[in-house]
Amino acid sequence: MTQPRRILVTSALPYANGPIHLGHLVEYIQTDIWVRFQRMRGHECLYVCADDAHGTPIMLKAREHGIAPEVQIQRVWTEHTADFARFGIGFDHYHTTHSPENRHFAELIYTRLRDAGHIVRRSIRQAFDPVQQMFLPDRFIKGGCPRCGAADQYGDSCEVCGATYAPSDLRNPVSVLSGAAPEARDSEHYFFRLADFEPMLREWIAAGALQGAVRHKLDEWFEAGLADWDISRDAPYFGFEIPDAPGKFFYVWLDAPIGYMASFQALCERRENIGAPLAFDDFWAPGADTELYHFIGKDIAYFHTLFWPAMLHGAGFRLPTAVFAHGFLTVNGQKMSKSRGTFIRAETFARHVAPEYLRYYFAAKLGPEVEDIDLNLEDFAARVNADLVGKLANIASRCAGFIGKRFEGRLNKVLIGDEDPRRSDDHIDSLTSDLMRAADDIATCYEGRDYARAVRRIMALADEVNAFIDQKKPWDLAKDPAQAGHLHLVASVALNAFRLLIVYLKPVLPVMAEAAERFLGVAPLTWNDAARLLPEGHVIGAYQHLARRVEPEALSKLIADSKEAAPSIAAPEQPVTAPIAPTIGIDEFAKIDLRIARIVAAEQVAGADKLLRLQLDLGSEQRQVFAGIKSAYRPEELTGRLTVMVANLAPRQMKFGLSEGMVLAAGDGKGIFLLAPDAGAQPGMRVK
RNA sequence: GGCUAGGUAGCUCAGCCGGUUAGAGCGCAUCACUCAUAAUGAUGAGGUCGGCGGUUCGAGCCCGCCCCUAGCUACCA
Repeated sequence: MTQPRRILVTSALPYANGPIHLGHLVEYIQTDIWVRFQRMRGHECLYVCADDAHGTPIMLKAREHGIAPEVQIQRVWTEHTADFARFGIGFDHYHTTHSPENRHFAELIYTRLRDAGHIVRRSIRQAFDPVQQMFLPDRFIKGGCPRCGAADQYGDSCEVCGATYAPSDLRNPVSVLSGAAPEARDSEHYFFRLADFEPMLREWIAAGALQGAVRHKLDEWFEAGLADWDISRDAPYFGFEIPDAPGKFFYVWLDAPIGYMASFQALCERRENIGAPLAFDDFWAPGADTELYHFIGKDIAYFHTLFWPAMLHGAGFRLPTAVFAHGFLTVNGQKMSKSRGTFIRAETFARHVAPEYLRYYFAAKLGPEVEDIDLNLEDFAARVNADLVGKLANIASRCAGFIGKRFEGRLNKVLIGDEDPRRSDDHIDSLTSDLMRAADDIATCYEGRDYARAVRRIMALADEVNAFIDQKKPWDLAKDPAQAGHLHLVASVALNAFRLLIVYLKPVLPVMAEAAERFLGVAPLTWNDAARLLPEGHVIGAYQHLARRVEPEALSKLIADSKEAAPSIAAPEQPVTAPIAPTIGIDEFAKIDLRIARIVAAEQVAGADKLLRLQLDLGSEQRQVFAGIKSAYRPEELTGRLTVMVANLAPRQMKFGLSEGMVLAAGDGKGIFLLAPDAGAQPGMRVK
């Protein structure tokens, strides 16, 4: 392999006033697949993101809930990170823009731009709510459309006739917040002189950092002229106060992209603490030989291709290597709609359908260009069932039995080409080498974000494998003892082929790939594994289902739940998770010794209402623990599984015996959910 | 209104620089198979390539106009 690349990747920061929905996930899944692919290739690929936590809407939402904005954004952060985890989004760090690191970089960038003369001040006239004593963004003013007269339209555009206008043009405007008629007031604002950077931006764009469609859009913007960008907002505002301007705050869009740097800085600090230091400047200093990529939605191209590079450059940082924009998501051909039940939250989806399937479906549709993609739910089920269950998993399922039952799970040697002309035959040769030779093509597709092409290519190979099995008819070979060797070879060829397909799909389907690795009895697959086959005598495990069909009922329930959930999105009384406990230092946390434990025995405790007695294997020793999980688990389903325990908790004498620790479980009073480590963890391993 | 994309089989999408009878998967029909989670294989039906006009020996692809979808055109985030 060539020199490992050093790559930093970001996804756009989701806004901290609402839940993650399927529209968001297009981007995180697109990015995550790319990141996982790069890592499989042996490159250093860091992936950071954060919540975008500032701005008027968050301030007002917190006010509406009767809580501080800090509490509001902390709750949303918890929800967001849980949603990302559900969909396997593997951030190295997930931060928030309301953080000391972000304040530092926002102030640093601002002061550098100011000192270089790129900031100007001037007074502008804006709508002001005399009751709330604050300036109003356009969206917070409603009134009659000046063109068609439709009532109750927002201050920016009319949803009835499509006219766009200024809020001052509205007939009988009112503040959404107070209902009062807004007054026009003057206020001094700070502006960033974007036009100072036009030559540099043109040069950057010419260097090929952008997709064609985005470049066209930029040409249009250049032609219209680059206007000064208003980067300040008046108090009250939830954000960072501008250093030399009391009562003025950075507009949320100024500090949002800076969140990429803040998150990366936080990652550097974390890495310092675990003895694997990472240098901030390696990725942000001018002339850095590392790569920096931003994945974004097409709606925010303006910010990421004009303001952001200009800010970076003006403040003495490097420019992004490239910005990749994707299109929007429609559901069943239309914009996501709460009333149709197609405004689907990540959490709702994950409750009804395996998140990996969404990753697969998006991958099957995502190309390198800025195009909208449609989630057609019927097509989704048909595609997942046909491709993942009928084709892919079926290959393993239909061959594993032969190997397991007749050859003690051991594979035959598969030779290709002229390695052994006596044994191989044309079919075996061409199938295996087709599959191995596809690696570079598929890698090129992933690298160029043409996942749809990669998936088409991979599934065409899966078709070949199924056709191969049909031609070879292993079930016939199995009837003739004299054909045992041939049967062995055919099944081994098919299972090797399956392994290659899993390598190729692993960036898209990490969970299924892991299950397949377990089944195949192999270490985590990397891209280089496509260049070799499993050796003779390699032992595979017993086949367990790798993919379950998507049932139509699950989708109807998903829609129904999404309809129900819709009103509660705005409803303040929606239950939220318990507030986060006071901050502790790393040293305090380090006192808690968490270990992986295998439950070697679990049994009912005579006379106990809630307790089960668990015998835990810690590798070096065994412990008896009484756990209050009887309501949620039967002893037999616990035996053998791994969980996490507090190993240095003081023993406690209980009515039924001594409890020597505790197991960890999540719960909200309604259910109990025992923790489980990812595959690979061994009893006794420290959790930290 | 201006601009950027998209409109190809019932569904989801390919289609390189304009070049022969427009392709795939799913769905549908027929047949085969029974190793496999009713999963697989073979064959077949199915298209005015959004519409109209033009350029060209030749247009799904180039040009013009029109229709439809999404987005940008906001000091929304």
